[in-house]
Amino acid sequence: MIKAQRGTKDIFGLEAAIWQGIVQKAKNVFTSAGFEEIKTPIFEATELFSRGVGDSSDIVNKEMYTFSVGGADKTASSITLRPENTAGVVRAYIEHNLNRQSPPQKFWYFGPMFRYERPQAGRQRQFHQIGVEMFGIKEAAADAEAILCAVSFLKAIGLNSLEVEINSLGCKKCKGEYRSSIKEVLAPYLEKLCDDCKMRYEKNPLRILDCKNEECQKILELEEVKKVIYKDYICDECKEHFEELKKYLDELNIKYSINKLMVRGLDYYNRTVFEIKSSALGSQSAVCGGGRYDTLVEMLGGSPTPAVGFAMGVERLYSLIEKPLESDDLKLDYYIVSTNTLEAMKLASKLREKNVKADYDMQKRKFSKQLEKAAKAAKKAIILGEDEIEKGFYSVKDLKTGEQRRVNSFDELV
RNA sequence: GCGGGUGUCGCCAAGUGGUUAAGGCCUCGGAUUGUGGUUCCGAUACGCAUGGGUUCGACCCCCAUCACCCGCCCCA
Repeated sequence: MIKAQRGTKDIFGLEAAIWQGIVQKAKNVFTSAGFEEIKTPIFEATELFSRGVGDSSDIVNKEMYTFSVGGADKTASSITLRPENTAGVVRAYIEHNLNRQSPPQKFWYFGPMFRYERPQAGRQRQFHQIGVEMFGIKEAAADAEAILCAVSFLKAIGLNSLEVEINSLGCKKCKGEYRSSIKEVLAPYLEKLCDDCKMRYEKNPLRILDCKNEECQKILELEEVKKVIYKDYICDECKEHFEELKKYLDELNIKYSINKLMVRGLDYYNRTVFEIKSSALGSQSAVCGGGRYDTLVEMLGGSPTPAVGFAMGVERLYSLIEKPLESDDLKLDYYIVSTNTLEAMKLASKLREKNVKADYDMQKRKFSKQLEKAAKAAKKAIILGEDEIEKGFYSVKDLKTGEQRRVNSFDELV
């Protein structure tokens, strides 16, 4: 038997209906906040991610689905299934000169992402994200707006007790200075660091700070090292930006905590980063992660444009929300019980044109079997027997109450 | 990529070296050729994740593989 690939999942039935509800809510919440939907391709040039997400990130280093396409000829090029969607949206933003609309330019998206990781609870190789990206606003209001929208959406799907964590990474300038002072103090211990950290040392030394390796931890505990790590490195402008964000959140009554160790593994973030977590999720506790990325647009060839965004994992949202045992969405409005397949088919078609959910029996099954099926699949049954067809009326039976009444015109059905 | 656990029908499961692998739900058929959801009767694993091995004999023991779950790492 051919089975679904590791880390992928079929979604159907009630689960699909609940998913639909989540995405619908996202659409409502984000469009009413002025976000436009954007659908970008599922695969992009590999270079977009290595440059955009950053080649020191785990995502780019070991988790990408990368293919060489174009066959044996010299035009072969490398493409990658998107591991996240910010880079793709930024690419589209630049490619279509979306900066010519007046700022902010606000987009939301929903779709599958792909990362070659070991699957476990809350993590799959193909998973889905709902996210937003907002361009053109450097003020802290945009950071607050992003968090506000995320929280509003989570509230809309019934999740109101999640923990918001924020941090500031500083800007290019202060982050750069911090980086060099960390490299300087760690230089004598370089040989003792784990292999990952040796690589991080060159490419993104900040990530050494949250390495869980014992040897690395020991080095980070050294007095001289601690002194450098824990100094408040961000510059005055960044500090002010962060303070402003906190003030907005306070005024908006959004509860949050500050997590100085939250560094996040995507290279493009600067200044604000945030996560929204739930302790109910186990070790993959973040349902939402995001932050500011003021240099990404320029890095990918656009003009300098401040931006902020976030993404949420739909599978994780799904596992957190309260699920109904059954959904009326799955039920038909009418099941047509008839031994005359053609008449049933015609009636069903007329009802469907009016957006009434209707179905009928195609196997000429016995009357009682058809009614049994109706009771399972529909709210009401339309009985269309010889009598009804001949005299031109419908017998409509409410399958919950058992009441049956005579309906004389089609219009009364819809 | 590394540790630990699990794997019996569509779902939930009992079984544990020895004749035909319990049971429940769902599904299908019948009792009931125009009135269902209750009830009664019947059917459905040539098979116990997959592939090897040990044994007179294996769902049960051993090995490998795969998948899922729990951690690590990382992320949503």
